[in-house]
Formats: sequence, C-alpha cells, structure tokens
Amino acid sequence: MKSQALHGHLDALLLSVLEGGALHGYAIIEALKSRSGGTLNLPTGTIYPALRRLERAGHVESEWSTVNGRERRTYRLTASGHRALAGERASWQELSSTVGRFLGTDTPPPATT
Amino acid sequence: MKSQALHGHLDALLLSVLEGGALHGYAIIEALKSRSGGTLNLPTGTIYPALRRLERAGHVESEWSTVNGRERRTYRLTASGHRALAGERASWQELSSTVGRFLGTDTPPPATT
DNA sequence: CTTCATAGGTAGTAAGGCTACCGATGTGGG
DNA sequence: CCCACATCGGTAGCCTTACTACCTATGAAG
Repeated sequence: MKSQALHGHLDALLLSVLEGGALHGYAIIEALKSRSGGTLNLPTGTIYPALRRLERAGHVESEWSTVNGRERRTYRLTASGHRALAGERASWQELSSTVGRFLGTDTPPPATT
Repeated sequence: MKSQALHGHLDALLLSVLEGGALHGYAIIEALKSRSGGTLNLPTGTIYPALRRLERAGHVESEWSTVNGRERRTYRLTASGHRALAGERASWQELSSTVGRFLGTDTPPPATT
C-alpha cells in the first residue's frame, strides 16, 4: 500500500499502538509493521517527527533510558493522548462511513452482540 | 466533520459522484452535500482546483454550456476516470481495512460467497 | 575490522486541501 | 429601481503532513 495514503491518520495509528503500552520509536515501527501484516512499513523519517508532534501536542510523554548502551526514548500516552485517540477513532468512523457511502464500502456497526 | 480529513480521497469522491452522470461544479458540491447527509460541505476553492486536477490527469472531460445566461462547465468521467475510480475504490478498501485494524473498525470482506 | 541490526534524528521537498478573495448573472424584496 | 442573495466559476497564498534522503552511534557477528 502507498503509505502516503495514510494522510492524517498517522497520529491515530501511533496513539493506538501506544494504547497497548509504552514503546520506543523503533518498536513502534515494528509494531505497526507486524499488526498491519507488513502493509505499514513506515520509515523513521515519518515516525520520529510524528512522535515529536504528538509530544508537542501533549498527547504523549517520553522518557530516556539506556538499554545495552543504546539510548531509548520511550513514549507513553498521556490522559490527553487517550482523549485524542478517542477523538481520532470517532472521526475515523465518520470519515470511513462518509467516504464509504460514496465508494461503496460502508462501516457497518461492529454489532457488539 | 473536519473536511481536511479527506486527504487524498477527494478525487475518489468526485469521480464517484460523476459516475452517476455528468454534472457541473456547483452541482457536484450539492451532490456531495446531499449524499453525505450534509457532512460534506466542500467550498468551491476545494472543488474547482480538484476538478482541474482531474481534468489535467485525463480522468474527466469538461464542456461549457450556457443555461439561463449562466456559464456552466459540465464534467463527465472518461474511460480513464472510470479506471481511476476503480483504483481509488481498491485503495480506499485497503486503507480502510488497515487503519480499521488499529482503530477498531474493520471493513469486513463483503463475503462474496 | 567491517557489516548488520538496533536506535534516534534532521533537512528539504511535494502534495493536498483550506481560507479568503474576486467576477458575473438572474431573481425577488423593499 | 436598487440591493441582496443564490447560482456559477475561478485564483492566490498558506499550512499541514508525510516522504525521501541523509547522518550519528553502539553492540554483536563474521
């Protein structure tokens, strides 16, 4: 998939992987890759600036630690980040259902039965 | 909805409304508005440049006509536009299912069984 | 010692959509 | 008659976003 098609949803993806626990940048990339089945193979030049953006926005916090002599910056969601994620989810649903109406795909309610 | 969230799918939406028949710019805006239930209220500054982009790309053709003294530029899909729409649909499905995997919404396969 | 995986980062670019404008005509209200 | 509004088209400049292409450093493997 053309990763640039992510347009505006990168933040949501990052927040969603961090929802499962704090991770450092490199691990986030791996997580995205594996969870997407290899479809999302995002370069560091995409991830790191995005994380800094999220940090600036207060959605994540970072902490340095040294593991095996390697510096790691571990990111974790803030309360604001959790809220942002919820918002992103909502707007994704909206976008998805709106666009789906035109492109023939709809997002049927997950039927929480 | 924040319309800027459309990012990259505007073309697909335009192509899809034109799929139902040729329309002029203003009518396209109205069509998007009504089909989306009012969610998509796109300004002319978004639509017209997009249409020109599509025309430059050969996906639509335009024709001028005068109705009630008003100039209308009517756009219609070309063969290339139909193909492009199919492609857009496919990549939308891919994006939608990939992002959905992270944001909790999935686009369940239409079960072509 | 070189190469690879791990780990973090920056600079510059290109695309896309938005806001804010502008021009014109026909219709209807005051 | 004149003004406002809906219809119809369009452009200019801006901002955000993600990408490509780079750079740095360490530990392990060969």
